[in-house]
Amino acid sequence: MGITERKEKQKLEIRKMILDASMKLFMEQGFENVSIRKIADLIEYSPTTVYLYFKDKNEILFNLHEMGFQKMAEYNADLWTIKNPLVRLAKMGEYYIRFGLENPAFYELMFILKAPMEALEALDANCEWKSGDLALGKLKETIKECMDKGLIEKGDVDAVAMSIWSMVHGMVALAIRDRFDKLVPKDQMVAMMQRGLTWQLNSLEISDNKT
Amino acid sequence: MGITERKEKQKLEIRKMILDASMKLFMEQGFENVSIRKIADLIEYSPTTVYLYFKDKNEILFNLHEMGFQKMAEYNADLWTIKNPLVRLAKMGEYYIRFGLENPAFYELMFILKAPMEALEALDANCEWKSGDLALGKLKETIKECMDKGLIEKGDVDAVAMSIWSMVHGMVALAIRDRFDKLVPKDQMVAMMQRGLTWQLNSLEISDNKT
DNA sequence: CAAATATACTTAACACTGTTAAGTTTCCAA
DNA sequence: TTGGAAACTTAACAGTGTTAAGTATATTTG
Repeated sequence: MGITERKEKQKLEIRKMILDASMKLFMEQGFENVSIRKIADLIEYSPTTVYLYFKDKNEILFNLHEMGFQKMAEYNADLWTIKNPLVRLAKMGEYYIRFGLENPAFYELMFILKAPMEALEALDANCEWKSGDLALGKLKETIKECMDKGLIEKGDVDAVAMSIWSMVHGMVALAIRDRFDKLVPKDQMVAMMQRGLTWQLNSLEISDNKT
Repeated sequence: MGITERKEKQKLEIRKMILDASMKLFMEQGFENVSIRKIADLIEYSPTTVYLYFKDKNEILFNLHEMGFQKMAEYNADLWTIKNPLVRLAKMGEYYIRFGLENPAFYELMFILKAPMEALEALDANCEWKSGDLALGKLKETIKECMDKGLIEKGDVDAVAMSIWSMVHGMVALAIRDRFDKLVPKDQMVAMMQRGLTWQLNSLEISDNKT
């Protein structure tokens, strides 16, 4: 049936138009600026049409959030060429922070806003957060490698991954939500974050002159 | 001038009524539920009257945010009875996480939402974030004590404080914004956070059989 | 004491938001 | 050509923060 097939394609095209328009608005002025009416204006349809292609706004934000993970992957492209897992771990943290500070709007969508998670929940209560799981998996892998090679203290990989992720997330989240502004000079912020991260990872390291 | 004095008091009373009403709405259903119209309904004034006592909604949220810091201080009441700074540091983290998870609405106001910081900025671009500064100061003090007593590796106190605060903030923030839900079983979450924190602090510790 | 002023408060509106029920147009198949 | 499904729109609901303009109520001044 060639006709229904073409129709399917057209449906996907409008879906893409909506996402493109959302992304445009999103990139221009952050997610606060992504409204159904503005999307509709951009694609030159009525606001209600948007609801024929997406259940609600959360679903649109969820799709943008996925694109954020793609962009993040680009930052990590050369990560797996690093063979030393401890060096890789440090770079992971550095890249994570850099991504967050350079793409605050994406970062909020991926790790701060409730909306995308609500969309995920709405899809299916027992479903997975694929993007998050994938990213965390790579962190765990690296940490396990560090432990196996005796580079850091052995321990619960899940718990350690959680704490390291939390540290870099905490830094980015506090920074982009202006909690460091009044406490740390702005021009020293990134350097200080880097210093804190390095200090922590250094302390984790089991150096030769220890034990 | 007894009359103007009484008037001043009355003005403060209405201010308090507004804040009480805000707090009531806030405690009942989170900050999303705090709207000018609902506050006005509760105090039985028109919505515009609220604007005679507060510049805007941000200013109201800023005041609630301050109350959050007071509540947080209660959690830390017995902290300074702990003489060992490293033990105190661990407890600080534990209490911080507990406060955040038990008071997510307050936590969002204090460390996640932009609104209170915007109110602060609106007041005066060069002003301080008193509450945050005070809390961070206590963390720095404890870290400095740890370094001075040779309990942890010496380093930039500001950077280390930042990284430790970031870690516990990261945990709480990811938890209350549902980023752990799909990755960690809910009943194990708190235990895992605690485990991660302990592992990190243990790694920081310069134990006798090291160096 | 009456008029003018200052204070306190309200009404009505603006410009938005997400979302939905109901109605219309368009297109395809019988 | 007509019936029905699919695609799309209009209009509305219920809410948001915020403000200009108007109205009472006190207080101060002539």
